[in-house]
Amino acid sequence: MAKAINENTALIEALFDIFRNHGYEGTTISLLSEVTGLQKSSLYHHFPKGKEDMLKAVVGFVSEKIHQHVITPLLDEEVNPEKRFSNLIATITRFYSDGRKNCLLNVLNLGDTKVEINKLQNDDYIAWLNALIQLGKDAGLDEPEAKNWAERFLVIVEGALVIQRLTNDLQTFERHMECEKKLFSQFSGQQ
Amino acid sequence: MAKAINENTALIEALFDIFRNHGYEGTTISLLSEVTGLQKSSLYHHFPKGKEDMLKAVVGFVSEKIHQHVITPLLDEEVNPEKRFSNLIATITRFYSDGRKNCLLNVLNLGDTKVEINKLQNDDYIAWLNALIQLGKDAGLDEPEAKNWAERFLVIVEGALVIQRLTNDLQTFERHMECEKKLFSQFSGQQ
DNA sequence: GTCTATACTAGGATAGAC
DNA sequence: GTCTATCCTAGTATAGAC
Repeated sequence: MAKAINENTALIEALFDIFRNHGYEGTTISLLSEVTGLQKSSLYHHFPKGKEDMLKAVVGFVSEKIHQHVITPLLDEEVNPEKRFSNLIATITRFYSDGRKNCLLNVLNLGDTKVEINKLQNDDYIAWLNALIQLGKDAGLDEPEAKNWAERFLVIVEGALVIQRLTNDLQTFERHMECEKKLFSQFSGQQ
Repeated sequence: MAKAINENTALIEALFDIFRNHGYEGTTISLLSEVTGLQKSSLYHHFPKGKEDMLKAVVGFVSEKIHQHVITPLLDEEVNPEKRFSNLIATITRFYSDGRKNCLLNVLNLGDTKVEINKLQNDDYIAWLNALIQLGKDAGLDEPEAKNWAERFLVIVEGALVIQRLTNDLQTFERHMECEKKLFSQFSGQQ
């Protein structure tokens, strides 16, 4: 089972890369075929419902990644809060290639269609948000402060990616992450 | 000349609404035809190069709006900084329909194509950023502080729109704008 | 499980009447 | 300046051989 997943990892990663670059509507089967090296019909063999199935697989793949590399480490009480937070920033900086790669969340504009996928993404967002809230509390914030801070952090992550894409200033993302790190040390220091 | 613009305003606004809801690739001529009530060929009469021309017109239209309703008021020294900032927030809250409508910036994923449009958008962003920097300085910030604050504000606007779209929590945008207002009063108060 | 070949549909675009 | 009609291409999807 885990083996089956691994065998397809490279395929899913290729699909992921296209979707995050082109969005859902901008991604075509031909393009996916090109980049995976598989003929269209082979892709349909793996994903009978076509693009939608592929996106679902990608979103599931990303979800696993988030739980494994983001949420679990955020909740690891063995590590002190400040270290957990700087680890988080290192992880997402890698994940977004220093802000050069989009977040699926902001590139997918699915509206009312694809409700299922929306739900998956929202669940992951909530899980991430809750883990951050816990971290905030571990660092000495009270509940409402932690909630504000956590949401604001994710807002800044998404916003910085949008602005960096717009301006092509490759330091934008990093700059805002550094700023968040400083802010975090401030309130975790005065605990 | 100004009259010609006015005559087409309703048309452009309809196009704008579709593009910000569906993105560039997700927008089809048929859809634009439906929503404007014009046949496809009539749209081509107004915009010979099709979708790209339409988007260009929309971006130009938005650009005018930004200069008129955002940038000019931001630089109006007759009004005190705090009032200018709360006016700005009122304006963009209306413009984004309390966060229910997207920003073209974050929904347009044009990559390396449509360089011209990218440039237009980037120019508007820079103009807006500079006006905010000026406001920050008028409120007592020094140059680097004002730069950080201005960029961060725009990051939060874009990020809050992304997160609100994701979660469907209609208060997200408003919450973050309120938070920014408080922050602004803090540093403009201690001037 | 991958391929070639093919069918179908929707989206983009134009001609020409009124 | 808007319409009907039509065309072409690109995108989606399937059949069936290997």
